[in-house]
Amino acid sequence: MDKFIETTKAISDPNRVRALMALRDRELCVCRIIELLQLAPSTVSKHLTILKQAGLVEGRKEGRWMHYRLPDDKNSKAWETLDWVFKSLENSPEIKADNKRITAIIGTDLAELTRIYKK
Amino acid sequence: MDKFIETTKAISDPNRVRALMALRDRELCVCRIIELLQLAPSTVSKHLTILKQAGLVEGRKEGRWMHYRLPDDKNSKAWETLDWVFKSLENSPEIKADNKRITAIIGTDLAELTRIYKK
DNA sequence: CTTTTGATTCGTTATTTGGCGAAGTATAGG
DNA sequence: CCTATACTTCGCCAAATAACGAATCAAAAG
Repeated sequence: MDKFIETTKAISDPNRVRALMALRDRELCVCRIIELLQLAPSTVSKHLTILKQAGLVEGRKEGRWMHYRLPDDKNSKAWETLDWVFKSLENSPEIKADNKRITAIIGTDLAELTRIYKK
Repeated sequence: MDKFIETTKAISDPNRVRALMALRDRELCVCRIIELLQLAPSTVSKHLTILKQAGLVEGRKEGRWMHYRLPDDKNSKAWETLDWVFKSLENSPEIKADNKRITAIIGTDLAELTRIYKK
């Protein structure tokens, strides 16, 4: 029950859900998620920690960059949650809008992205 | 998205989840849910209002008693949520313990139940 | 080894949430 | 009618949450 509540709390914040949806088709580094959500780095980092603690994302450090992605094991309990979330939001206008922006954000290289978010 | 978040918030409180699980196989009046959760009537009422607002339960007034049950339409979005919740918690010890107590609570008639919870 | 950079941790603040009891509403019973 | 009962609404308080900026940490670049 505790684990279940931890999971439902993790997916009961819109910004965390947007981050999860963004990770659906690709791994992303934190700086790109910051750019998508337009929140302070510390806030985004905390959100990702909560998602990770709930087992909904995994982190991978590569040099200075931290990359997050959905769990590898598609048969895990986490994926039952994720499948439900994805199904529930497949027609969400907000998520569709995010998907468009993500295309641009991925097109931007990391150095350029940094310049933008430091403004 | 807003509706989705409303739903996930509704199921991110253990007492609300316990109430939902209790309603899985039967309709219950508020007084029996109060007895199950051991919370103040006003608190339970508020929880049920939140679940109702999220579309996860329906209310039916019969004389002085208010009965809550899961939605009739099994093809509704709400039931996709409920199916996931039930599946996620099918092995929860807390819910199993609740189920045992519910049997006793249903066996108790309403007058007797009132006497108990007024203590 | 010092600086820069990407991310996290910490401390603070505003808002939300969950709890209760008191007061209010509606229905049944005397 | 008047009272008792079943629940809900309201007002309040304590705890949890989401946000930020400052300080810190770790890795790469100079």
